[in-house]
Amino acid sequence: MNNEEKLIFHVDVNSAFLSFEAVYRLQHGAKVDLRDIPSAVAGSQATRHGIILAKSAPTKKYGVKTGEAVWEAKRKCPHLVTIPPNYALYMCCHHSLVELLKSFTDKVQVFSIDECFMDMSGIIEESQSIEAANKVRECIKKELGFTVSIGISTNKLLAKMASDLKKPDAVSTLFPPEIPEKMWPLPVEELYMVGRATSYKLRKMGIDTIGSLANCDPELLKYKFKSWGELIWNYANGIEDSPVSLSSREVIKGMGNSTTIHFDVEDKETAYQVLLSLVETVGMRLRFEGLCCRVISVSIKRAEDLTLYSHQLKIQSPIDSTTAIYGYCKQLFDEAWKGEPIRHLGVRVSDLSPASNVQLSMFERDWEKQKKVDRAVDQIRMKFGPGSIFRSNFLWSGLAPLEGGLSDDASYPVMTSIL
DNA sequence: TCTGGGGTCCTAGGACCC
DNA sequence: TCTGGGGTCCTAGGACCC
Repeated sequence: MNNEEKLIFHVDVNSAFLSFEAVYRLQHGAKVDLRDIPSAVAGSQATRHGIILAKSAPTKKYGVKTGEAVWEAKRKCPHLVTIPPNYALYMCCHHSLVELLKSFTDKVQVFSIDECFMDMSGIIEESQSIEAANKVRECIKKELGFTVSIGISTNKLLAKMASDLKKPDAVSTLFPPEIPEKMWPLPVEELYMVGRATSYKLRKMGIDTIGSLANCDPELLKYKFKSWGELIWNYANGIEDSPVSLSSREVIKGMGNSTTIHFDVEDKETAYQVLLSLVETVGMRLRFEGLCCRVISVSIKRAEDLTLYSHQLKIQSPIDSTTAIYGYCKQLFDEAWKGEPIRHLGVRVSDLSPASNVQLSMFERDWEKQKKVDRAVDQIRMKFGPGSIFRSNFLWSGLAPLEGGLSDDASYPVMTSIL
């Protein structure tokens, strides 16, 4: 460690999914640039996935927000053109972006599908940072066809806040001396980690801007919000010092799969089928990563009021078998379900450990056989595609045998690329 | 045809032990 | 037997992010 100040860039793709689609379509002969018309990437209403995932600048003018229901967006913007999401394409664009950024520095942290941090410390001087960021921005536009906003500062939090200052296709700085002028006047909910619940409480306390949060008594915040209070007070003052993490991925803590079913589930057998389709994917991912789990959790979203509840269980010996996990899921579901119509079901496993450390107990010998079955099925799916083999009880169910995550070929290129 | 899906971290409360 | 304290583990739920 040296005492020199760090220099961090935060790169944020403008309207990522929509930009990716626009570029792809232009490359394939489209006459219209989606970015110039009221358009949005959105899930299908027919299968009840109808929310806005990304929108163009013209759509934004109508007051349409990301995460909003499509019918609501169309009420605000009647001529809205909606496009179904294509995650395989977005992952390709993501990989291209990361590779391009790595040509400027090897210290690139992938933060999400459309955001990266770059540690430029020691590569350029602070005085050259705007020029360098503009070079990155222009290079992305020229090579990949979409625009980004880049934020520059001495830590990741400030760099991230900076990239939001000017959009699209822009570079902004937010160095510590600029905090009072550039960050403090902003509404408090614009601060990273201040979401709906916290901003509601802060505003009730009379704290409306990031500045008034920064200048209030940290002890009062700690008293009211526990550790959260300390965190947001630090952020409001620009205090943050986590490193740009180079490992391509953090340690996996858990993995889950959930889906909104295109009809309301009202009977146990159908719920079981959905759970199995969810577990198939989770089990595969678990085995693919060479991990076993000790905690299994099932979540249920009510159709009536969209409220969610969950039930979980910790087991003695870690497992990775689809059949075993499915067995626990059925049990959890039976214990939790109150009989009301279900809109959405989820399965999640956590407390993960490497599969190699797992010792099978005497009573679990038959699971050895099950493991071989799991492995054989995984291999067939990897080789011939996810639809090549599935349990016979899906044949007439009208449900997808593998729900979510890996259910369509969309996710497959991503997965195999890790191999 | 009414609002997705993938994560992480924290906290409160209960059970149980010494 | 009726009043504690300290600690760990487990579960449910809520907060935030993209």
